[in-house]
Amino acid sequence: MDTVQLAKVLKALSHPNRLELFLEIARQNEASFESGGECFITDIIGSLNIGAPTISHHLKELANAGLVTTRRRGKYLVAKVNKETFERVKRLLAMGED
Amino acid sequence: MDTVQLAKVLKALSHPNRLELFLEIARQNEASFESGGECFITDIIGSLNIGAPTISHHLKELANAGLVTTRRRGKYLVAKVNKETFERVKRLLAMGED
DNA sequence: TATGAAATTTGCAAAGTATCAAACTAATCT
DNA sequence: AGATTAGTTTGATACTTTGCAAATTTCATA
Repeated sequence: MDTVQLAKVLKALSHPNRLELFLEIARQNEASFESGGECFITDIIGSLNIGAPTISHHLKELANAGLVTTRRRGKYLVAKVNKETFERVKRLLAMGED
Repeated sequence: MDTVQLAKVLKALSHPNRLELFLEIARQNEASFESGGECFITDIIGSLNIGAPTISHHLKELANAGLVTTRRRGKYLVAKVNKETFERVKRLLAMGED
């Protein structure tokens, strides 16, 4: 991953609402064995106070940066963190250490 | 550091030129015992291809996010990574993983 | 002190972003 | 089928961002 790509990913995380959205997805992914590690977007729409269109837009940006994947699960949309991308970003930021 | 603050820092790193600038400062900080771990901005101005005013502006944004500190060293400006902020960001992104 | 080099400030243009309302599509439920 | 719920698309508006050119400041040194 080069600098341009890394910047793109960081940009996706650079807006408070979008970062919150991502972190919430990540939290659900870790925590919820009940829901099979999947994060239901519907639940998030309630907790962030921005409208559904804006959430939709932000989600698309996260997906576009390769940070999350989404798929329909019946009536609902679920999201999952793309660990490969996220790990790579963390590794790049860690730089010289190790 | 809360989400808003974290977003602010990530935003500072979210533009390719600004990220490059930061990474270059970080690299110099690690590598150069010759120059006392200090990064001379003058040298960077040559290697990035944007003008001095824009560099100045970007540098201020990095400083404003708490990612670097700068000070004049005679005729030149030198920059240093603020490790405290940077470490905190990495820790926050690392989340559950230790 | 006058000249020059390094960096900053200001003002501006072009491009990009966040958000919403309204209209739409997709899936479910009665 | 008709009504309902979840999410998307479109179009608009207000705001932010990047970058440059020109003018200015700061410092060093001839």
